[in-house]
Amino acid sequence: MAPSSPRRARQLSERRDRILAAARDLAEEQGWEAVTTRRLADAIEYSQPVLYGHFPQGRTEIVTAVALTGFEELAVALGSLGDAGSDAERMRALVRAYLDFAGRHPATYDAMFLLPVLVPFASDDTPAVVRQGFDAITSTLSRLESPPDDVGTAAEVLWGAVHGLAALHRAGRLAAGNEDLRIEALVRLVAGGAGSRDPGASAG
Amino acid sequence: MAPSSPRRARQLSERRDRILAAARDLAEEQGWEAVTTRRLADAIEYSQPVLYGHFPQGRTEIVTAVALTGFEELAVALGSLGDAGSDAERMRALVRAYLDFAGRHPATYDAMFLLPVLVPFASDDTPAVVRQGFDAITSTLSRLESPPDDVGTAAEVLWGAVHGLAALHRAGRLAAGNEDLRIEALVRLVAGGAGSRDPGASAG
DNA sequence: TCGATGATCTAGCAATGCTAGAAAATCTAG
DNA sequence: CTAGATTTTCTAGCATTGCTAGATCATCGA
Repeated sequence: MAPSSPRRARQLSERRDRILAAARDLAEEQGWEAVTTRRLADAIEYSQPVLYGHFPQGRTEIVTAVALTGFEELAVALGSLGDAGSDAERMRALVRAYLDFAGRHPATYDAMFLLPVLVPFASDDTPAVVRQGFDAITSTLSRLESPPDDVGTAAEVLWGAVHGLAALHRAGRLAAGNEDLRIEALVRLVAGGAGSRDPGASAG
Repeated sequence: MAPSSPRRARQLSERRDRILAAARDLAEEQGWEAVTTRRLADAIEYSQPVLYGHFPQGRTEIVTAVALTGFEELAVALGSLGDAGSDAERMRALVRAYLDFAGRHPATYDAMFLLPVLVPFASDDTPAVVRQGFDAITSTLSRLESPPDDVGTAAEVLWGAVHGLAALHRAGRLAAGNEDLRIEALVRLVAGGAGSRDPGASAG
C-alpha cells in the first residue's frame, strides 16, 4: 500500500488544512454561498470526492471545521487579555476583543454563530475550545469589584449583548460610526460607571 | 383584457397573500431550506413563474416580504405594552414581549435578522414598520426614572442584548431552562436593581 | 512482472432558482 | 357569435448545487 506511515499521514493532514484554508478564504472574500464543493476541489487541485474523504458529512462538516478554528482563535484572543486595569478597562478590553474578532473575520464568525453546524452546544460534549471563549467572559465578570450574584447567568447575558451587537452590526442594522459609543454604553452598564477614567474613545 | 379592474386586483392581492402565508408556514414548520419555489407553487396551485409575477426578485423577495410582516407584528407587540408599572416592570414586559415573539415565530425571526433580505436598514429608506420596533425600545428607555444620556445608543445596545439572547437561544447555545434568570439579569442591568418588587420569576 | 490494495477521477443523479417560448384563457371589435 | 389581439399561465429547459457509484489509475508486496 501507499506509505501508510507518517509521511502519508502528514500529506493527508496538510491537504485537510488546505481545504479548510480554501474554504475560509473563499468565505471571507466572497461569502459562504460561494464556497461550493466544486470550487473547493479546484482550489486544492483535486476532485470533489477527495473532500468527502476528509469530511464525510460533506460541506456542513467543512463549515463546522472552520467554525472550530474560529472558536480557537476567539478563545486565544479573549484569554490573553491580562487582568491589569480597572473593572471598566478589563471589561472594555474584553468587549473590544470580541467585536474586533467578529469584525475582522465576519464569515468565520458567521460559521460560528449563524450557519448550521455539527457541534453539540450547551451540552457535555461541547468542545473545549468553544467553552473557553465563554469562560473568558465568566472570568472577567467574576473579577469585577462587585461581581454579579449569578456569574453564569450574567455571562450568558453579556455574551448575548456582545453577540447581538456583532450580529446587528454585521447585518448592517446599526448606525455606522457609533461603534465606540455602543461599547462604552455596554461597558458602563456591566462594569458600573465608576472605577476608570474615561477612555476618550475617539478611534474610528 | 382580463378584468383589469378591482376584481382582478383583489384576486392578485389574495394570491400574493397566499404565497406569503405558504412561505411562512413552510418555513416555521420545516425551516427556510424547505421553502423552494416548486413547493410554493404547489401550495398555491400555480406554476413557478406565477411567483415571479408577484415577486420579480424571486425567492429573496419572498423572504423579504415575510420579514416585513414579522417586523409589523413585532412593532405591534412592542407598541401595545402600556406605560404602567415600575421601571423594571416595563422593561421586563418589553424584553419578554421581544423574546416571546422570537420564540414563537423562529423562522420569521430568522427572516428578519438572519437571512439576506432586500430591505435598506439604518438608512433613510428603512421601512416605517422596521423603525417602529426600535422606537418602542427607545421609548421604554426614555421613560426610565433616570434615562441614559444617549437614549439612541442605549437603545441600540439594549436591542443588541435582546437580539443576542434570542439568537443564541435559537441556535441552542444557551443553557435550557435559565431563560427567566437571564431576563431578570438583563432587566436589573438596564432598569437598575431598585424600583420594583421581585417578580418571583418561576414560570417555565 | 503480476495481482492486490488503495487513491483518485469521471460521470451522473436529484434538487435548486430562475426563465424563454409555447399554450391557453379572456377580452374587444365587428 | 366569431376573429383577432392581449393577457395569463404553463411546459420545458438551463445552469448550478451537494453528493456518490463505479471506473480508472497508481503504488505496493511477492
